[in-house]
Amino acid sequence: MGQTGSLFPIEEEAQPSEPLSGEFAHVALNRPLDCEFTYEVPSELSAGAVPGARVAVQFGPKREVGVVVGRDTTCDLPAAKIRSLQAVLDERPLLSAELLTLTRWMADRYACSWGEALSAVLPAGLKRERSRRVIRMIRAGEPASAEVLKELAQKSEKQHRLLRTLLEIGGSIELRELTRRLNLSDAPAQTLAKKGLVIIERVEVSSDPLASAEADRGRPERLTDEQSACLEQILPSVAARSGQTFLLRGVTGSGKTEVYLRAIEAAVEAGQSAIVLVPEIALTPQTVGWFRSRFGEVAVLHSRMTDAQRLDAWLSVSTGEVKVVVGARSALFAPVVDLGVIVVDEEHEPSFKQGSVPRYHARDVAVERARLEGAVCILGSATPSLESRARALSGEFERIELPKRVGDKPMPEVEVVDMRTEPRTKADSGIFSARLRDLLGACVERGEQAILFLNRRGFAPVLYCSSCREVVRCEQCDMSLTWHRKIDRAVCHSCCEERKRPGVCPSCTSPALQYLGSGSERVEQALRDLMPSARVARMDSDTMVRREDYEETLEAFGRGELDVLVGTQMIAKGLDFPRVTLVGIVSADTALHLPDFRAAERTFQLLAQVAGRAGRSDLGGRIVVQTEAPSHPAVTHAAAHDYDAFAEAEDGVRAALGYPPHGRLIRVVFESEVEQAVTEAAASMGAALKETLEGSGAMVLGPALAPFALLRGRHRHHLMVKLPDEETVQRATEALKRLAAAESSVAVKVDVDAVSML
DNA sequence: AGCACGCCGACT
DNA sequence: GTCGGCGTGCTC
Repeated sequence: MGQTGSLFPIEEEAQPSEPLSGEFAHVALNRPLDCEFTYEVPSELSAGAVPGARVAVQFGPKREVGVVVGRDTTCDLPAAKIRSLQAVLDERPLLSAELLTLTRWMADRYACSWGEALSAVLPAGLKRERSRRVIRMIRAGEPASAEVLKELAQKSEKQHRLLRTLLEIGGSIELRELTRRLNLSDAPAQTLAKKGLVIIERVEVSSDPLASAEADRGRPERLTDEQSACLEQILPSVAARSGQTFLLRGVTGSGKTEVYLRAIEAAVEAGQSAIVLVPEIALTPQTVGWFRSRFGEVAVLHSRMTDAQRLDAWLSVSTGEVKVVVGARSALFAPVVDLGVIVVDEEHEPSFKQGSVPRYHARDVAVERARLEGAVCILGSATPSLESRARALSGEFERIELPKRVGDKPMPEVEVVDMRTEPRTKADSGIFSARLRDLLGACVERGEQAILFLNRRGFAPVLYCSSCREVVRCEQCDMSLTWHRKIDRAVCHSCCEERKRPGVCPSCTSPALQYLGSGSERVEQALRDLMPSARVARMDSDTMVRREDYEETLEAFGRGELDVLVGTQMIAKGLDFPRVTLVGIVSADTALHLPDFRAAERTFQLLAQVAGRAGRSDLGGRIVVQTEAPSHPAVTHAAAHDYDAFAEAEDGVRAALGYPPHGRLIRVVFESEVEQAVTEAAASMGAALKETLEGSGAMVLGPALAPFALLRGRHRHHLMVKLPDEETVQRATEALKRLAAAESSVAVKVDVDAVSML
């Protein structure tokens, strides 16, 4: 408005001096500061400091790596504030214009800064100026006497746990992996090293641990009619660079992988590249092998690689020398040249949502990246998320289906056993129903194999005092401790702290402590008692410490050296063993009653997935589902292999409550050691948010205690915000960004499109 | 988020 | 008298 200036001449004069002119670069830094920072570009760096290039800058007292996201010839900041770029770190910009656009979109969508979104894209080796090529390996040192161990158990829990784990492994393990698994810093390891009880060595590495993978599944000459029909829809879209997303629903064993492979083939033949995302847990040598055998050189990206390995893979992709990338969540950002196809396999998997900033959902970002770059995105699943299903029904995604198993194999028969009416036998703690016992015996007798699934680790999840009726809890997390029998310790599954098994009740000192419930360790024990001659192995994160343990056990099972595999989540996915004719789900109920609106969907998906492990050959298969909720829709529909019926029923529930896919959801968690600060911050932010969203149709639920109200000594409250449309989401996201930045006394985590309510 | 600068308790 | 606790406030 031209007139405004003349009406307020004083303000005009109060303006700071004229904007500076010169060469300036806007630099995004990996900080939760919702702005970019302007640096002066020295003339010798001018040619290199272009958008997408990494630069070194002085930021406050530190030198940091940032990414140039824009250039300008003027600058409004006072000259005294501006510093110069220190160096340009890449000969050519590492990030394409499309990846810059994509990360800007992520920052808006997931309420983070541009720099934080960019940090998800850059491999760790490029986030620092000097990339190290060494990792630290740790192993047990001088054989420690039982006395030393005992003393350690008394004096330092953490060191004791670490050393004990190392002794169990009996070899070397990467220090970072070990500390992550045990949820420790490396301080205890350093102390042990000083005492000479462990040895830490720096090792240079360059080899790819999945490199030796060989799993040739061959290129079938003929496709099934359904596979051909799918490809007839996908291939023209690839050629047309449509940016379209397909939702491919295919039951286990229906040949989804072959559809992916053919679509990728088409892209590669046209000189384009492809990215395949699989859940972290499914990223096995076998999976990688399928792609290697078809496309030769394939870059693999996953979290267990060292920084240097990841960097190598990343760079080999950016030159266009490698055209196919397979990896977990972050492989989505591989800087491939001319992206033609993105595959997201098992798109319903919650692990595609990143749990830390930027809290992005790889499936949703994949759809956006495909749209931006004119690539085709294929989302595959036997049990699509209700979100993707809704987008397909609305016509936003193309729906394609592989309804039948290859070779017309029938789906395995599922029997539901009502555990409420099952007589309890003392012998096996009521773990196995009579039906499951019979089938297990017969299965092993025939020389076939069985899988027993229970999604819970340890021996007994509850230590209960029958005298004062208290449950033994972790003081840090207010969670019931699980007794692990083999190591005879009580463990908190939330913070990993462990302690000596309390001989008496900690609150009333009564010796009447009972060990209630069962975890995988007890299932294994009960099975050995039931069938002493059967060869049994247990696979959970307690027994499978190293990647090799996992592979060795599976190989032994594959060679028929084991009869029954007992395990948790770890065995739910992807295992393909023809001799498995029986799958027993020891309890279908573990996830059913969690305080999460997706509990039913999770349970259905898990049952469908585990059931897919049986009957993969002509021997046929049978599933036994033990449950105390035999009429729950998640159970009945899974037993009938009826995804559509389940999805429709569940969608109705969501619609009635305004949960996704009927509107979107933002979860806000408040955390602090000071309970009062959390209560106050949650209340005031909840109120402010309600005010902002007044009349928009949004619903702010809470604040309420978060499901883990005390976690690692931090009190937690949360808000749940249901948002009916995009515009409201935008408003809420912006408001939350602002409010969270202003909150200093407690940690505020804003999770847009949260996938877990826990 | 870091990391500074800046005002009040337990130690030489 | 000092070392050090973590409360605000800024970073181009």
